[in-house]
Amino acid sequence: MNQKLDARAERSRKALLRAGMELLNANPDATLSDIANHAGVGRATLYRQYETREKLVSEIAVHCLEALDEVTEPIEREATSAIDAVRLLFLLAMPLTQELQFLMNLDQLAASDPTIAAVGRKHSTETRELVDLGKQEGSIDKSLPTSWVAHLIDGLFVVGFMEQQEGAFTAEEIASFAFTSFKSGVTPAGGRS
Amino acid sequence: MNQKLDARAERSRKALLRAGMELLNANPDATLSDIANHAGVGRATLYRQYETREKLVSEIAVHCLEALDEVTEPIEREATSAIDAVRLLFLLAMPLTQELQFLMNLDQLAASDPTIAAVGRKHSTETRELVDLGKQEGSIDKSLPTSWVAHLIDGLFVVGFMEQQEGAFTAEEIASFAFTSFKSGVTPAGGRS
DNA sequence: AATTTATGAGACAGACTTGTATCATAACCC
DNA sequence: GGGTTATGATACAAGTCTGTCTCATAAATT
Repeated sequence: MNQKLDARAERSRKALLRAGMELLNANPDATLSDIANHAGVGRATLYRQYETREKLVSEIAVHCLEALDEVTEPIEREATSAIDAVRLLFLLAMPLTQELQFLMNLDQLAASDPTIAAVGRKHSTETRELVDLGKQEGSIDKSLPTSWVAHLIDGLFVVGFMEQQEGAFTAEEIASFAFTSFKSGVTPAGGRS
Repeated sequence: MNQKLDARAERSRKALLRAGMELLNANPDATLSDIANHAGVGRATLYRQYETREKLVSEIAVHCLEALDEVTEPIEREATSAIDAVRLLFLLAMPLTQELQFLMNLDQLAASDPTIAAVGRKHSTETRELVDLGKQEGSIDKSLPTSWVAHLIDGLFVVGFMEQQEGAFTAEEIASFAFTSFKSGVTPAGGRS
């Protein structure tokens, strides 16, 4: 899409993007020196590829959004219902730990950026529409506010991050836990209260 | 507990604690000047009451833990079962939004502090014991890993924070949503899949 | 009311971070 | 292989934050 880049420049950009995502997730105060080091390039190169700190953060965000869109693209086609769409969402997006975590912390990193706020609102709207659809289908309890259920979906990704950090389960397994918890909570299957 | 403090000093300390908690929650990069301003005291006073930035963060953390312990103290006495303890936990602790949020972000603010890591492990252990008890009682699905359910409890507080920020519901209502989601997920009561 | 004590305002040094610029070197493109 | 282009290292200016110190003032203690 961009005019053919020098192979070195391309490598640098990718390494910086990854390093930035990882380091800023672990520590939002990470220095540009830290990021350059972690990416294995000089600090000057970082500035050549990304004019300012804000630009870097912004381009990382774009990369995360693209990765997320790409991975969730099949949902619309394949989901058989709203609740099935949620299942697929967990299954397909849970592996993108770093990307999702970055997007969720974006407001802390770039509180003032209007573009980022807009993206957040769009995501929020889409999720709420999905939840409302689930309510119409009868698969989601109408006595739970739509905003709560939407936040619950986001929150289950956060729970997924926490669980993945312990490393005992694959992303796929964790997606399954998330969907089970979403749909039926922690009550044993077929159980009464 | 501390030797009788001058009334002004007491006021300053309390104001700084609140301001620090609120500002650092909203923006972990908040400056000590910001905090002093928000507390309505001079920056020099902040340094007189809390020797360094780390000390301030650490004392805020202690305050948050004390507040949490105080509020959850009745649970042991009043809970009729493990799952009921979870219900009470949501009900009693959900109002402490600021305090809980601060404790959850502590690792980002003080990644290196060993005391804080120890507190985190203790909390983690206690929660897991509660979950295991719930499994024995039959109220928690044994096919869900204990670590997942423990993280789910923490995560539901995060969902609670998100929901409280929209301001449409009281902490009590949100605690009820959290418990419903925890126990039964989003499936309508009495519903089949 | 007199004395003790905390405060606010301000100046100050040191450390760190961001962003810019330069230059010799090494990697890439053709 | 030869010319082009990105790179690493380094130095630099400007800005910010932390932490210390001083002094006149206001508030609390007795």
